[in-house]
Amino acid sequence: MVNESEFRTHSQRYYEILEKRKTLPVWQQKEEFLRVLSANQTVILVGETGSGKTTQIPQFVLEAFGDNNKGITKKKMIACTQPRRVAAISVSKRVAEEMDVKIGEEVGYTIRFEDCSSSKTVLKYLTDGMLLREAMADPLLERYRVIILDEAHERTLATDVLFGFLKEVLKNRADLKLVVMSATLEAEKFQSYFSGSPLINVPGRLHPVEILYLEKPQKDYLESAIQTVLQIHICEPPGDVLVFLTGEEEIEDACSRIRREIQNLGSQVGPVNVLPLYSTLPPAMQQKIFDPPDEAGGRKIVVSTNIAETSLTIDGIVYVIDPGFVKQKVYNPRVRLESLLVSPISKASANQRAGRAGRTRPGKCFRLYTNKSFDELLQPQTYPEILRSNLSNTVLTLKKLGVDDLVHFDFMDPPAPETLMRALEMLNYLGALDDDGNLTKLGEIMSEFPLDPQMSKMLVVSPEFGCSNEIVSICAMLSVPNCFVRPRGAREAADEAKARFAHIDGDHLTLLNVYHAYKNNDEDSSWCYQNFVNHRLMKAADSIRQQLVRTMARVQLRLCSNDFSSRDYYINIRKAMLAGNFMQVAHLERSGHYLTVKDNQMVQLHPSTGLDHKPTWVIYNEYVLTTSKFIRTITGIRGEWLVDLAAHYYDLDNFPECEARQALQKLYKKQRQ
DNA sequence: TATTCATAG
Repeated sequence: MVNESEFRTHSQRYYEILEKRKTLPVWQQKEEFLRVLSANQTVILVGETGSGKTTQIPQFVLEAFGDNNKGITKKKMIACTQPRRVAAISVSKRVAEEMDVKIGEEVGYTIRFEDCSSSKTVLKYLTDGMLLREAMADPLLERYRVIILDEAHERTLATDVLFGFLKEVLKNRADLKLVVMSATLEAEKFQSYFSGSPLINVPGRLHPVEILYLEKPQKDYLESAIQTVLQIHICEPPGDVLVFLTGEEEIEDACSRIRREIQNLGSQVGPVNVLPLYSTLPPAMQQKIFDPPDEAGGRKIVVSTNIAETSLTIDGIVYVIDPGFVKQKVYNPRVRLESLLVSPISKASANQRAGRAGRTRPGKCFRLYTNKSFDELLQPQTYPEILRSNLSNTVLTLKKLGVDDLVHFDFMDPPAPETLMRALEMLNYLGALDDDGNLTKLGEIMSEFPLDPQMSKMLVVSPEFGCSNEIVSICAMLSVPNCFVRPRGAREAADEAKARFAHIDGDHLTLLNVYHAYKNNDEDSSWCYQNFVNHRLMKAADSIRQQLVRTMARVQLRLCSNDFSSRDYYINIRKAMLAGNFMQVAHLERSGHYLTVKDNQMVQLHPSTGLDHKPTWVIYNEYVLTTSKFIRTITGIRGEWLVDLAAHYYDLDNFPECEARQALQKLYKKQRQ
């Protein structure tokens, strides 16, 4: 048979790139890899940074296992997952260039909001979350011939679910192959999980990084980090510096202190360019880390969160300062509390950070802890996300994927039983699962939405309250980070601007006001700027809203609004929200504190709330621990609605003794009259 | 009475 591609003339550039590709370490193992993959259903490939695995392996797979049929049946594709959208896009573009094809044709990508693939596509990069979505509609993933899970060591929630799910699919599809690719990983753990699948090691290509430890433990990592920056700037040869800190405020503080201290040193030292880096920083500011050195030729000092550990790679970094801490999410299923805790990093994370110093030439990593603490105190790997999260949405996804027995589902790291129980309990109360734990019709519809179950529930019931237009806007606004900007130096003005949007009954309605105002002002970016509203996030909320509206049409949910001048306009919106959030209610005690219902946690209204009074009953979107236990994004509701709309949850036979219970008793009595 | 690590759908 004639291979069509042999008759195509490639551009000169194609051959130039090909020669470069052949020098990548992973090419040394091309034959071995393909031989092993032919003989096995699953292969594990460990490749360090710089091995070329993300761009080359999918092309090798395509060459050997690509579908050459002439279109009688639809071609089966090769999929390669990435934890992040930007990576899926940039890698697929690179590969399209290497293959001399137009992006979206033979090589494409699919992420939320953007499907850049076509009937011609044979190699597709997509986010791990997107593959999971596809699986919900195509449970055997029949459109794929080979699935490559890349960056598996990151252990994202979606990748972990795909592990267990794909193991099942492989049993039912002898023709499907799986390649698991990872950087440093617990090779044995992966191998034993995938029942002894063969493992191939690919060397990376990094410059050596000298690791320096402290002699004695330091007391104040921030102080120590700043001093180390100054030392490097004074004593070390040119080369940019990357400092890992834990959060926005800490980073901004550190940046001003570093600038000040270096200014104090005067002309005895060279100029510096100190740059903060964190996810909520506007993209234009983030881009500055990639700017070439300015005319003064100052040393670049980037002070970053963990975003620079995996998501953003800055070339030219020669010195890394690693204080050894990270801010991480932790979930306590007992009281359903999410918190952000500053905790020690893992050894894997420390090594990843160090590697950031050796991308362009040999570098140095200053670890602000002792060699002994590294050896003895740091755990080998970061706790996977699945062990640190509320799993109600994940459980709904698994049920939709057809996993009936969650307790025996083959998780690589099984979550705490209580976390699963909490998730099942919530889904049962929401009506997404019946008492036997089976997906209901309602649950089926809820699972179609890219939202947490409480939100999909309120969206699904909203037409019954005549306000689905408003609820879908609120869901969209809740799906993006806080849209209110509060710049240093203009805090009062920002707070005043925000107060103008405030709705007396609560923050959800304030978000609705902002959304409406944004639309009424033609989505204008200067309007946003003047009103201290983040335009980028408003655009994001708007595209999420469009996506939700498309899904609503698909599952035949009506879009409707009540008469705005009606007294009940906001009441119906609040009731619809309660129908999804009746498990997130707090009651104002006589002491003046709020207590969460059933869990009896004493909480404060988050300072960001626009409420100027304390309603007796409130629903909240999140319960978080930062400097104190807070409930965030709060709207007042009426107690009567609890007994009317959520009697199955507010069942007094099953309710701890407390002030809320007494209040509910009165409400039930009144209801019967 | 005092405020958000990262990421995905």
